[in-house]
Amino acid sequence: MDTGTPAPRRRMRADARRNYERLLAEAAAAFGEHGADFSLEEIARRAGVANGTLYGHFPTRRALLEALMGDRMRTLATTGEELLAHPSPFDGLAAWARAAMAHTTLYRGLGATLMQAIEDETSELHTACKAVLAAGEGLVARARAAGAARPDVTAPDLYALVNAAAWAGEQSSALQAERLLAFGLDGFRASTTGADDHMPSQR
Amino acid sequence: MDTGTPAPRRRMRADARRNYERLLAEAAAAFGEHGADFSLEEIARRAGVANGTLYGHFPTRRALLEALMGDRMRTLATTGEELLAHPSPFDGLAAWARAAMAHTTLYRGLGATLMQAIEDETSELHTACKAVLAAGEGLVARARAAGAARPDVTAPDLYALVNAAAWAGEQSSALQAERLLAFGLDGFRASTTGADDHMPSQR
DNA sequence: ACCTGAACACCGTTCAAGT
DNA sequence: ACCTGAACACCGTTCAAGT
Repeated sequence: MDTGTPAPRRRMRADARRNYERLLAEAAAAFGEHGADFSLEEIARRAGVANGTLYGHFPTRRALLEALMGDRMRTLATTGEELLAHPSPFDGLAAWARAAMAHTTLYRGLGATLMQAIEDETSELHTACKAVLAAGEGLVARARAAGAARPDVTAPDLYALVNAAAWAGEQSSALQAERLLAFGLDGFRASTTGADDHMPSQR
Repeated sequence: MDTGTPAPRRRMRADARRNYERLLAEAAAAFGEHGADFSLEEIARRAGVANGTLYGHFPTRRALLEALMGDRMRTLATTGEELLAHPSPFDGLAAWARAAMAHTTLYRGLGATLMQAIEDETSELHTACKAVLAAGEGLVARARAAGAARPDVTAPDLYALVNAAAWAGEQSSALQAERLLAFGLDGFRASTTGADDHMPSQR
């Protein structure tokens, strides 16, 4: 049974639970309006709790983001697995990339956190990001195997493209983000001619 | 005669000029090591001047960046014009894109400022960025006209790609930046087959 | 078990007062 | 003409003291 709000991991005292949920609600509203870098102090203020109460529930900004977005990210990963059944390996990959970018666009400034969380094992978002990356990996591998994507395209390439395009969109326009994503995806496509260009080799 | 340091626009009192140059030197060092978001207060401290002295010379962070990078950006624009003589329109475009990305990589976190400066006419970096964009425009137009680039590729697309790839590199690795740029540029290439894909239409 | 609020060490920006 | 340094309004994070 899904309550709609992400549940804290264990039973909490009634007042604690109430504070936890008010903090989440205010954070969602504030991040949505002002971006993921919005002042945590101000969020606590709006939730009507003291400074330290926020840190008690969410020791870092990333922990707060994980509580807000963890489920959504796992859903994105599931969507990726489902798209493995898409009739066209490349179109399935492209459709998922667009969904992933829409996810990054949820809060302004999210891209940097999501990019760093992949490498940073101490990040509370690390596990969720890894799941998303793994879903991308499946789609990329399938497109490569089908000869639809270049043999050297990797999941980190896809992940970076999605977040970078989302970032560019934040600086200029949502349309620019879509265009950049489309160009990048087209660069992932296996060339029908045999003419390869100079791609820096893989990590 | 080039003195090596960017010259302030008018004659200054000797002490003012000395402060101006110490501030520039400390800013260059600090931005180089810690990124373009480094504390201005700390830069003033390191330069041995008071807080307000920095603001007297450079009313905004962007003004400081312009003093540090304006010349470099105009040089980049010139390089772009020279590359119009490159035998291959597409390779000339690609070479310039790589040079532009190297420029963005000068200080961490520069990409956002450079992206915003294009749209923000009040930015002290606006003029310099416009010159860079115009150089890109020339190269893109030539590649389009030669049938080497897709007919719908624009200078803003190129500008966004360069900065977004540089941004991605800052979050993960320089190699990832190069790869993203290469994929994006390949997406700019006119497809040898007639098969067009769904590109969101232009601004 | 959880909450409070002060404490600490920072920011960017402005501006009166000096020389 | 330029510089100083205090003033103002903010941050994130920690932690002793309370209930």
